[in-house]
Amino acid sequence: MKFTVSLNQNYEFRRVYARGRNVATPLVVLYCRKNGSKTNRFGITVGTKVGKAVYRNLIRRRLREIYRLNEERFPAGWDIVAVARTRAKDAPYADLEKQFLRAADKLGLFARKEGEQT
RNA sequence: UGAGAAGACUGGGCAGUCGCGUGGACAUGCCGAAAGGCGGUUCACGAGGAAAGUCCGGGCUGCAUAGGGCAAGGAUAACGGGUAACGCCCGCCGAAGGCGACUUCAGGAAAAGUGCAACAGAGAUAUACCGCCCCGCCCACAAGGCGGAGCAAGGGUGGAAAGGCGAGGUAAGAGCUCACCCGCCGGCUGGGAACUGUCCGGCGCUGUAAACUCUAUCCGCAGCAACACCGUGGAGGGGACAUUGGCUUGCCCGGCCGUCCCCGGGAGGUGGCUUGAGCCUGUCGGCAACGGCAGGCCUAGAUAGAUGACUGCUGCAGACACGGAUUAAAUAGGCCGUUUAAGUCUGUACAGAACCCGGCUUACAUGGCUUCUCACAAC
Repeated sequence: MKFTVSLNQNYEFRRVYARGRNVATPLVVLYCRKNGSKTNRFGITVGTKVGKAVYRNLIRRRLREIYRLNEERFPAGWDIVAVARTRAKDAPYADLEKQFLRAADKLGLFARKEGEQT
């Protein structure tokens, strides 16, 4: 795999939240921002509000799996952060995958429209 | 067969495709001057009974070794044992509950002191409302009334009224005295002890300590974001002081430091990190908790945090449908079965290691097991 999980919550995550674009779906919110390098970096946030540790781990694994299986479709050079919302706890895998991909598409990540960014 | 009691377990399985963490082995690809970094193939291992709550007890680590006294604070509370230790466990005593198996326990002291005890009641460690009795006066005595002295038996109130009951005693009464009973304390007996009793002596005391308190025992503080090392950044500022100042929970003694305190800035990595009061088997001791001995085993170490996604078959439970046997019949109920004439649907919990152990508490679908009790039937 060609991505690196972001490490520093202070400046990496907050930079993506503050300066990146986002698209919200009922289950997941996606943030993205160009990072200037040749590799992608992917981060997942599941807050305590979503559920207990078992459910938070399950959502994190599913989101990582969704990204892994669709990695080929993403262009290189982006920081991407997925934030799970409360309703993701009871959602099946198929719904999570559908909404994740729709959000990524809305962000323009799949359509080769690399010209515009904030 | 029915209704229960206790204990110890289980915590779905198999296969395939893609994927993750740690360790070993094997090859060597890329980057780099080097140190080194990033990879490849393969094998092994990879969450729980509670990993949870973070409530107790420890190990470990640091705090300028935290020593003595006084005060304050916290915890525990019958007794004996187990343990590294405990507020845990086992045994046992007592009390309460249950026909019983058994369960529960906020089980030291109220005779050191203080406080509180609503309402009712005259009175709540202290009383006199009704009442009982005696004397004096009014009245011819009595009844009745007034005044004085004595009493606490009876009535009434209350959860509780100063042990209970009988006899003696007395003007009337009272443990005032005596017998029996009850309770408390001490001695003696039995027991390792709590405790016990056809024993002896003394006493008769309201309850509440989950009110303060007293007694006994224990407790220095903080926690792996501890702490050590290597790095990065860097910038320092303000305050207190040398007859002192600061630290050691408050005070005193004692001890320690030349600096101490506050604010601000900063990037992370490695170690700690898993061999431990460890697990399994056998045997011996013990009622048991547990301990001794012998043999075997190595069993997660992540750090935005490794177990996931999808598929097939299947186990278990329930519902529906169908078939079969039983029956005179069956539409009920129970029994057997459903890849062979065909199954369908639903459910499968609680919950994710984060330094490590011993406990406690709480959550939990399903499944069966062992021992025991009571009732009914049979013998």
